[in-house]
Amino acid sequence: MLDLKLIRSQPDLVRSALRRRGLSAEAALDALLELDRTRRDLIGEIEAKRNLRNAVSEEIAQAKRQGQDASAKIEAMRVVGEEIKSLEAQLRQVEAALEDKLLGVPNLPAPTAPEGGPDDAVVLHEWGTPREFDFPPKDHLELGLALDVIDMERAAKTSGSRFVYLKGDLVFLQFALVQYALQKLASKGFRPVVVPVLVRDEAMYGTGFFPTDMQQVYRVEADGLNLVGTAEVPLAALHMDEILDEADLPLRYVGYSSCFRREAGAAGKDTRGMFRVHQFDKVEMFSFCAPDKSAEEHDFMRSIEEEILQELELPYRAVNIAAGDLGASAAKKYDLEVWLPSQGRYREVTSCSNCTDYQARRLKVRAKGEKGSPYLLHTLNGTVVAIGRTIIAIMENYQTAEGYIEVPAVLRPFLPRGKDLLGR
RNA sequence: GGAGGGGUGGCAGAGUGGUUGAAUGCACCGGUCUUGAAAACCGGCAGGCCGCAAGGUCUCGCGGGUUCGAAUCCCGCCCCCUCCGCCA
Repeated sequence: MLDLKLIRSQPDLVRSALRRRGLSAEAALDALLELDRTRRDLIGEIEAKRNLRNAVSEEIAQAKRQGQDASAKIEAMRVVGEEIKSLEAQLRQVEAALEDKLLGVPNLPAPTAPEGGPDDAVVLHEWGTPREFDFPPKDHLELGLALDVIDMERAAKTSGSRFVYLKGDLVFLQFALVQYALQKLASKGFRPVVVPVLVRDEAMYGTGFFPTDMQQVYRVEADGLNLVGTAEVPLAALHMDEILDEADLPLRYVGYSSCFRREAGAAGKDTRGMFRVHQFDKVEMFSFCAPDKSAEEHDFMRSIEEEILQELELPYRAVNIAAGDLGASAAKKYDLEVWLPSQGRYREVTSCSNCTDYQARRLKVRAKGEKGSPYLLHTLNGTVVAIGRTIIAIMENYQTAEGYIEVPAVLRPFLPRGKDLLGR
């Protein structure tokens, strides 16, 4: 959520920033400003009347204590009370409308987010060299089927398309990745958390997934809960409505969870294999930090993501996502894209966003120092390991001529002893 | 799921219709005293909104309602606790 005061005081700045997202927000902003004006007028009127009522009520109390008659004042205040009630009803309507509009406005892109849309991400750098194969490389599905470690046909029977059974050695690989990632992040000061994956609407609105991305979310209607698409949601909501101690910043967490996405609108996209599925597991990092430190924190998080891909020895490139391709909450986003031999191109494996104060304002996450008043924090989230996609990358990049999968050296300590070749 | 109890400031805990945004204690911050510390004493100590400001206004889980006036009464929701049931 944007700061209403900013919209009020610098509407043109907001307008042009939103235009960088490819939104013509003219109408919405005009409506917003109009509602804001009405709201403040109403508040002025209401408070004046409440002030009168409070003062006269005090006089009534005095009079009653002294056994005097106060019926004229009571009658007058009955009328004032009704006026207040009617104005309050108007105010509620105006505020609901304002809230509704405001919730739909995305964050302002950072000046350092490139111009353009989905195709305009700027490549920051590449790392590693795609492997030269002396045999025709297979894709992860072909490898997985042959080894009977990926089973999507039976998953379709059980759950429908875009679900997967991981079996055998891939399960060991999954938990090796998780364990490796958690230990690395813990050593960098991120506190491990296993999060709830069903959350209330508040958490979805608070993180900015509602209302914009509602169609992406599985909803459990009977209980009014939502399955999260990322641990970012419960991690961000962890300190909802809290005022944190400035001395504890930055507050860093690493969460592990299953993630659920409906992938509505992705029909026909990435249909082969488990690149895009409805359910996957992910290790996610999250940071609450001081507003003046978030750019630095963002780069720090990206450096962790890069360190992991480098240790896994997976060729990748880092991109800076263009303003028009940012999620609603993000002001700036870096993606790391890993090389997939079967596709001959780089594909997204991690994503790291600086949401500035957009989520914090909705969730009311603030901090306070020894002196001064509370202020909104900045929130950042980043993928540590998207298990499914990382498994794909390992399978394809580490495949042998016989169709087995070599285990990246850094993961070996986390797999059963001696298991250096998966599938055999 | 059933029955009962409860949600007040960082914590504990008063308060059942009229200066109670809230006693008291603890914690915390500043000061006096002290060689230093402790103790004692004095002072401070939750936020939101409107406003240039002065100030006003709102908030005692959340949202409605009754009333001239609600932390206190009524309704709905959320959460916590105890017992029973169920259960990985």
